[in-house]
Amino acid sequence: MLENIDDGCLEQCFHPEVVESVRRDMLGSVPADELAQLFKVLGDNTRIRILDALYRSELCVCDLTALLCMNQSAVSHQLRVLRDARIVKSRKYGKKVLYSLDDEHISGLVRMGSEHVRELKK
Amino acid sequence: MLENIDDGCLEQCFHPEVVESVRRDMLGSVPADELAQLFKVLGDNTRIRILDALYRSELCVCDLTALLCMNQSAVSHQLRVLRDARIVKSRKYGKKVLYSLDDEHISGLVRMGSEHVRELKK
DNA sequence: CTTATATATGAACTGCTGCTCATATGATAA
DNA sequence: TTATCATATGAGCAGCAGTTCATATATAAG
Repeated sequence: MLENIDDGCLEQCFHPEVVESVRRDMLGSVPADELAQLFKVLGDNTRIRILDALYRSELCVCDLTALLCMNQSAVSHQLRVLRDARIVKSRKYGKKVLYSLDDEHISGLVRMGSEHVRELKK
Repeated sequence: MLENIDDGCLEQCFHPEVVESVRRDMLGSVPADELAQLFKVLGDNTRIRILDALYRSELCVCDLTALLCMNQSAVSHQLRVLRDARIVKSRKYGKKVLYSLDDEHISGLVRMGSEHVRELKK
């Protein structure tokens, strides 16, 4: 009896037992969203370069602007995205604002991602 | 003398030595792009849920369609993105196509990402 | 063969994202 | 105070990404 399934998403399915078992174990919709959101923040060339730079040293906005050869406004906008995601933190130092990585998980993710990319080349 | 720097991105910079050192160590533009591309593929709610499901079992398209309560076409389009990124692989079985994860790095990334998300809640 | 089923794909639409430009804020120096 | 430097932010725009719809392909069954 599969009538106890509360939504109508299984009509055409051919492995109802497997699907039910997977459905039970899967991430909830909220955690899946949060995870996707984290990867979305990492999924931009500018932000990856910022993180790669901050992984090596604490830097101010104008250093990053120079390093990336980009508009200061563009860099600030991306730093805001990273700050909002709590991936990066900042502190004031005179007129400047110094940025650094907020979390050691992030460098782990970047390292593991790089490994995957390297593997694909083989 | 900083005139040997080949581009004009350093005019306003106030830590030229640090910037130069970081610049030397940073990822090249191609690897940074590939890494961002990988995270971009992971940075979508639908694709995360597909990967989460496939992490638990090999599944056909119609199973995934039922699990995600989505249009079959939408699922196929996202599977193509995952296939192109070599994150997922497929094999034919009769009329069906069975999908599974292609790489163990991916589950590692998802696990580490989940950990980061969990940490943020505290 | 024809029909039905499973999946893939192209076109079109819509919403989102990242950049630029202009400007605001905030801090230091004169 | 005013002027200058460093950063942040809002508006506007252009390109991209995810969905739907319609249809194509492929396999199996009759």
